[in-house]
Amino acid sequence: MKPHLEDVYRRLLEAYGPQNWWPGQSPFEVLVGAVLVQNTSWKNVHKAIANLREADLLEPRALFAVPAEELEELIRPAGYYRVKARRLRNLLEFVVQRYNGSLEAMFQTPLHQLRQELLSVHGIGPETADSILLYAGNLPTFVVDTYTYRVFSRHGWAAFDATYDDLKEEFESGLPADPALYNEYHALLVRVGNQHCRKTPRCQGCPLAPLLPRGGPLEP
DNA sequence: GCCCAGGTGGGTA
DNA sequence: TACCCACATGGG
Repeated sequence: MKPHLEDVYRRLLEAYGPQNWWPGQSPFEVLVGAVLVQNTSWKNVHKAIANLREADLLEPRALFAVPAEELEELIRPAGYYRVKARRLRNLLEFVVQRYNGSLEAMFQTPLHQLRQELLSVHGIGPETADSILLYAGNLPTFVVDTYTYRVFSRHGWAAFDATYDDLKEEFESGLPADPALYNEYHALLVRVGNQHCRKTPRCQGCPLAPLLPRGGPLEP
């Protein structure tokens, strides 16, 4: 039996409290972070962002003007620095050329259209695109990630072969289109995933454990 | 030393 | 479609 999405959310929020992801930062800083954090811990990304801030480069045109090799060195602590420098520059080129370097202008674009545009940038996949839309643009698009998939499939609430878009649709059709809710929900799923999903014995003390099917977590 | 982290794109069958 | 792989630094 599938619990209501609100019930899962309530349990996580009661257990952990608000996660306050990406608080007090500029939308551009969030956008940069969304690329740098790909398959990487936030701690590493923070060092890279600090380098960019130190160099006064947290602005689209300024950062795009930085030579590729220099950008690589600045973001090196975030890992995959050559790939990410390329991806970041692709995104900056898009923002500068399509929106004249204005994120404010960019986020005026209708959500679905902008999402498609972001996905067409090489190196921007669904999670990065949705993170930018939600956390930088405050637009109501749900961010799915490996933890969302892991938590929901192991509880039997999603098929093991569910796609990104399957899960995204599941959340968006089952919840009010509220950016603040999507923001917190995603952050809480990452939190519970980090804290419990790869520990053994699994699910000990997990706030979602009471919702597990009999026999414990499912495996593919 | 080993495993993993808030993914994405390319290659092969 | 379904896998498999490269990409890289830093923390537990």
